[in-house]
Amino acid sequence: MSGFDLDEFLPYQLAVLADRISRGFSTLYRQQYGLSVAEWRVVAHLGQSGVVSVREIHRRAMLDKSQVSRAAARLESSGYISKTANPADGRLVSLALTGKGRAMLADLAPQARAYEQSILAGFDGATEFRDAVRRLLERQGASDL
Amino acid sequence: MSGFDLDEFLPYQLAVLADRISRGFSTLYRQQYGLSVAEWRVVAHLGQSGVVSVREIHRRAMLDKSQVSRAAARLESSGYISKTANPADGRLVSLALTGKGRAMLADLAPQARAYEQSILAGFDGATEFRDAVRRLLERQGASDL
DNA sequence: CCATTATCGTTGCATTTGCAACGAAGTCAA
DNA sequence: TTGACTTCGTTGCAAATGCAACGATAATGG
Repeated sequence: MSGFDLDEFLPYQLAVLADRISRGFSTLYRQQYGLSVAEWRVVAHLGQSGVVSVREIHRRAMLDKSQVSRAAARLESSGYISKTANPADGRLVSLALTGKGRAMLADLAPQARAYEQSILAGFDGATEFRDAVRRLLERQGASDL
Repeated sequence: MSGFDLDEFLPYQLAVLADRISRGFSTLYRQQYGLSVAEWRVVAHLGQSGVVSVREIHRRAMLDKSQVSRAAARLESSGYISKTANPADGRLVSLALTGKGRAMLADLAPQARAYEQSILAGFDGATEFRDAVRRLLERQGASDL
C-alpha cells in the first residue's frame, strides 16, 4: 500500500522475537517461584557476580534503579536475597543470594539452559546467530555487557 | 560464581538488544509526532494493509486488543486515522489512515529505513542475521507474521 | 575545615500494561 | 424464531513501568 513494510522492519522484528522468546521462559519461573522478570534478572545476576550493589545491577541488567530496588525488596521479604549496608560506602546496599536463593537458582539454571537449547535446537546457523547477537550488543554501546 | 551466566543467556540478550534498538527509533517518532510504540505500529500497519479491523492489528502487530483500541482512539482524536463501523459486520471497526496520517507515515518511513540501515551498516553478516531473525520468527509460531 | 557537587537507593506519581469482564453483534442449530 | 454460543471492541482495574525528586552519604576543591 505505502512504501513501508513493518513486518520487514528490524526493530519491530526483534521486539516481537524477544517478546515471544522471553515470555516463554518467564512463564516457567513465574509459575514455579512467582518471580517477575526483574526479580529473575536480579537473582541471575547475583548468581553470576556474587555480592553487588543495586547500581551495579541497574547498569548491567538493563533495569531501572527503581525496578532493582523494588525487586530486591520483594526478594528479601521472600527470603531469596539479603540486603546489607556496605561498610565501606554507606550509600551502597550489598545484595547477595541466601541459601534459599541459591537453591532456587540451582533449580532454574538448568531449565534456562534447556529452554535456550530448545529455541535453537536444529536451527541452521545457530552459532553464527548467537555470535551476531553478541556483536550487535557490543555495537549498541553495550560496553558493560 | 554459580553455573549460570545471564549475559550469555539468549532470551536476556535478545530482550536487551531489542529494547536498545527499538528505543532508538521510538525516540524519533515520539519527538516528532508524539506517537507511542503502539500508535506507531498501528500506523505502520495501516500503511501496509490499507483498511483493517482492530482485531487484525491485534493479531499481526503483537499488541493487546486494549492497546490497539486505545492507540486507535488517540490516533483518531489526533486526526491520523479514521474509525468507521464495518457495514458488513457491525462488530468490526474499520481503521484507515487519513491524509494527515499518510503524510506522517511518508515522513517517518524513510527515517525508519535510514535508522535500520544505521543499525546494520558495516555489520559483518548482516544479511545472514536478518535471515536468521526471519526464520526464528517463523519457528516461534509467527504464523501470521 | 567547610561548602559545593555528585552519587546511591528509595519513594511518589502519572502513565502504561496485561488481563478479565462486559455489552453489542453475529453465528449456528434445533 | 429462539436460545445458546462465539467474536469484536471497549472499559475497569490492579500491577508494572519510567521518570523525577528526595534524604543520606561521599567526594571534591578552595
